[in-house]
Amino acid sequence: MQNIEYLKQYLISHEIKPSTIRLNALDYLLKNRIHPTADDIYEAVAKNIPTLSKTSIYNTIDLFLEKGIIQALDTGEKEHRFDIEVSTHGHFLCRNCNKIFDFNIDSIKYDQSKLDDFLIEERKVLFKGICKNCQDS
Amino acid sequence: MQNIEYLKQYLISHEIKPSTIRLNALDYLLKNRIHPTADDIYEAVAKNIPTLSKTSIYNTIDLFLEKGIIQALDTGEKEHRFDIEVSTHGHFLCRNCNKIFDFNIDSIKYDQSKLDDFLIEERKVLFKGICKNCQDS
DNA sequence: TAAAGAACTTGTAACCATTACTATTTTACA
DNA sequence: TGTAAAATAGTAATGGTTACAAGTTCTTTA
Repeated sequence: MQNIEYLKQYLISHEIKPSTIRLNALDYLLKNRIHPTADDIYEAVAKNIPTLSKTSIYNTIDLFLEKGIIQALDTGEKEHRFDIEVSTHGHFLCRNCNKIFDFNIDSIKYDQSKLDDFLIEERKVLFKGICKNCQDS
Repeated sequence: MQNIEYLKQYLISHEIKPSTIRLNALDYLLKNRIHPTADDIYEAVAKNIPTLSKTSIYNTIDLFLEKGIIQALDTGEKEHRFDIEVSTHGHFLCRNCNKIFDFNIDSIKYDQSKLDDFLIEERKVLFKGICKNCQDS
């Protein structure tokens, strides 16, 4: 884990008190942008903190969600996946390798009249299919 | 349940053999476009078929999904919800009343280069927020 | 510096939608 | 009508997540 000061500031600037678990989880999320599951995060952080409990990871995830430094993805798989990139962007889930690929969304043109006076707080775009790699092999 | 012949043909034309449960489930889905959960469907169909088991509803849903007459929605709620409307369209989930509203999507402009040579089979768009009704009250 | 309270972490048990499995019933068809 | 296949029911298991209680660490303040 490097740049501990950076990680600390990252958390503090989002009103999260730094703790060993939180710093480790953040470090993992920043360096492994694979949209990991809670278990992925647990396994990774447990390497540095052998006493780590699953509950602490769920607590950490809940806190990160609440403070807005990660977003949750519901892909139809049974586990949630999490993304340290919180800006609005699209996700492509490969049905074969289960990898998720990010892509930028410029605009969504939709029938605004149907959502007239609706307060839209979140926009999620999920594509599913087969990624280039999996088609080639 | 009316138009049994229509419902039968609906199923048969999608390679689904009509059975009492399937006809009842289809009837419910066509008449109640509320994006119901498996339990919603179970409760509704059980009124007509008291011996109905939950498993049969899950079997029916799986079959309907496989044959493409419904689509599954993953909204972040723990239960899946299902939509008899399978054309590509957007869903708005109200965080307050949990109702889902459909809206038409004309186009999504995104960075195609990121998905170059990807096979896109499914496009899901989910907005979350507060619906008009819930804002008013 | 120490006590007290708050925050954090752990471990276990419970939750609950869904799936697996097996047995039973119904349907299709020769 | 008999037999195989399909459909249905009922129960148990699965597994990600949450609830809860107890223990530990940190922070504050006298």
